[in-house]
Amino acid sequence: MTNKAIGIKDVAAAAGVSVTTVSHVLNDVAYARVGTETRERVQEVARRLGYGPNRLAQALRTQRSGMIGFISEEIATTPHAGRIILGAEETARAHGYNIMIINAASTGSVDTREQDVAALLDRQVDGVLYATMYHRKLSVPKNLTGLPAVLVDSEDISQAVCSVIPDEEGGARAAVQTLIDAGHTRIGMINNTDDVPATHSRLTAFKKTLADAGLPFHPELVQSEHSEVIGGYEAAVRLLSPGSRPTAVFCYNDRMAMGAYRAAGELGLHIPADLSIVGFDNQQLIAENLYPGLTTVALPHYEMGAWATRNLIAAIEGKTDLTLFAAHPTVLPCPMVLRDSVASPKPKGASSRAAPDSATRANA
Amino acid sequence: MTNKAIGIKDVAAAAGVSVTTVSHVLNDVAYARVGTETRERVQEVARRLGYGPNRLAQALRTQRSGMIGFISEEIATTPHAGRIILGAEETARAHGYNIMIINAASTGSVDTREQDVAALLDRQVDGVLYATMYHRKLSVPKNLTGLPAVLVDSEDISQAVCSVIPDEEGGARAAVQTLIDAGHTRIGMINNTDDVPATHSRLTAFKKTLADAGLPFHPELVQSEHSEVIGGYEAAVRLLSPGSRPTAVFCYNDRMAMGAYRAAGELGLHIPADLSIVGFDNQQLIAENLYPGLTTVALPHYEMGAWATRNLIAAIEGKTDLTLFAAHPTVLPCPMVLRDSVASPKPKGASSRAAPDSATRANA
DNA sequence: ATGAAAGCGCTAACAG
DNA sequence: CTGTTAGCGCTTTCAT
Repeated sequence: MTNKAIGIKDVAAAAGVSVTTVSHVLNDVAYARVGTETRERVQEVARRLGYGPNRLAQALRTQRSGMIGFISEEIATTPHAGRIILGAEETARAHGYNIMIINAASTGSVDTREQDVAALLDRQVDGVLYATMYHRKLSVPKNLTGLPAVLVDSEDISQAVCSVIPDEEGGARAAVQTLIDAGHTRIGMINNTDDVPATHSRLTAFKKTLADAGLPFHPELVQSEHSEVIGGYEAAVRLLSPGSRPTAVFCYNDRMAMGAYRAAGELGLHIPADLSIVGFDNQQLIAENLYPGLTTVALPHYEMGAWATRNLIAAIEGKTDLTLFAAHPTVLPCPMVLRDSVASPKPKGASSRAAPDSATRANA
Repeated sequence: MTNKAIGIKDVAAAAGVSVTTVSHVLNDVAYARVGTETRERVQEVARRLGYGPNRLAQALRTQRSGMIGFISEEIATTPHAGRIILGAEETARAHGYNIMIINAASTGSVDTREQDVAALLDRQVDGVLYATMYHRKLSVPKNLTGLPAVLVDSEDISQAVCSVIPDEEGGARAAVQTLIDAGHTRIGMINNTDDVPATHSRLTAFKKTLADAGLPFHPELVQSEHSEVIGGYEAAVRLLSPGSRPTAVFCYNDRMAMGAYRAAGELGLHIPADLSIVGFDNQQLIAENLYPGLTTVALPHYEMGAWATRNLIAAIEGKTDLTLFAAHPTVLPCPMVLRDSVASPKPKGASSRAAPDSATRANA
């Protein structure tokens, strides 16, 4: 391919032994025994010549490529995808595997997705990772079943393939509990309108956590909108309009929280003094840079990528049977990331007015 | 590897011909001539059996793997990296190649980076793409030279390897020109403090554009800080403190612009009425979601990934000599992305005061 | 117009 | 303890 022309036989020749011996010492095979002196000589020669095995030839011979196919929907759309890839790549490499990446347009048809898998199969990948850009249920291409595969951040509708997803509900409960622990009793929620698992589980968790704390659930305190900044802004405007506004709000995601920050700012509400906010996703760019820093729930992207890869490899190597996991997705925890957007509510009756605060803050 | 056990010889047997014939028709080789009827039969059988070539075997035989190694520093850190990968992947696939990805810790030593390249070489990649997470100069691992390779978003110090980078200066000039065209004459700049190419070229462009427009350069109107939101905030506070503040500011990047937005808000300055802002990078999450939307300059990540891949493949296939490009990096344009943060300056003397504005905005 | 056979670089029986 | 040899699935001369 390049200057890298030295193969096993060059090493053999230079060391004055057969290729078998070279192969044996380089892979230090258990059975075949080689003299210590020969072994060292071979190793030394291999190093000196800069020998590197041709993984293609190895793969062809051993029927194992050491390659893992990674299909990702819209690689670029979200920084989250990068974390999954990173988790997968690092784990793979630690086990001597490499990642072959394929982008699947999220708009692609079933046929297209089957072709994506087929392309990977032609490459003789040992297994495939299929990642979606947000948690949802999908029907996997049928050529995916029957080979080692794991879904990352999504579930197989037919429950035939193993998958790993975030613990939406646990994360949401922790988020709401954080607010309750700070002393809030009148808590609002800004939710998404899309029919995805997260929308439902986060709302469920919200209600449950309130109930467990003996707090009443007020339907008018949950406002739903499109899950973007603008939607968060609009929902927040409704939620925070004068009247009996909540003292804290749990947002569907960090983007919506960003919208809530703006609404709060326009209403002259200080965060966290007048209003506590918690988000979801821990999108660095937003959560870290909002002022004050946003307390939120992290999605375990890296961990999902790592878990998926670890188990995929175990399956490839026959140490695990993935079908055992297929019936129920593995759920990974979503840790809280505490920053500065949560505080105790102000003493009753001391509600704040708009304009003066903005001016005050400006002097900061 | 899987159920995909059908190979060329199965097709041959089923079609009643030799493997040679099958190979010939499936690759429709120019020289060898095959009967039309035979040809069709072979194709039909191959399709029916669901034959797919074993790319590993092909690669071993032809000494061409059809794989491109992609080394990326900190894949996950920035959404930008995703765009480069996407550009590379789509281009590669369109040409029948696939991408094998490797993550290089940006903290890695030279040795480590050489090992990354070596890992790819063991896999017999036909060429390698080396991407950094921001534009800079670097010394490439020495086993990278001598094989088809292109640097994405960085330059080789020794000018031995081909590279593609963004047109920092052109982008910055367009940004400043946008401000000038809107009628601004007193323009500030919030710059980065890191010693990277962008810091210098954006400042240079700033000065030049001012000069070309016959506008004076006021050193006190450029404030530098760490290139994050907080740095942008601090620089903006200095720049906008009462006195002869600028009516517009050009920010090193969108994150710093985000900080400037906050500073402006605290000072009761409306964007764009009281202050126009333009950023750089077009980080969707920020630029699109700030209020008002940030006018900024887009970095051509996708395009760089695509260009690099296109040329790498041309080189692999002997259609181009990359060394011809090595001496000077190829520069791709950075298009302006117009949103709502730029307007004409207010008529002279009508400078605004702090507090009242905040209250006003709250009623919006 | 089609087929036999060699061989890409490597591993793993099987012999010595 | 070490070497011979037969493939892995495919392409490609070279024969026919």
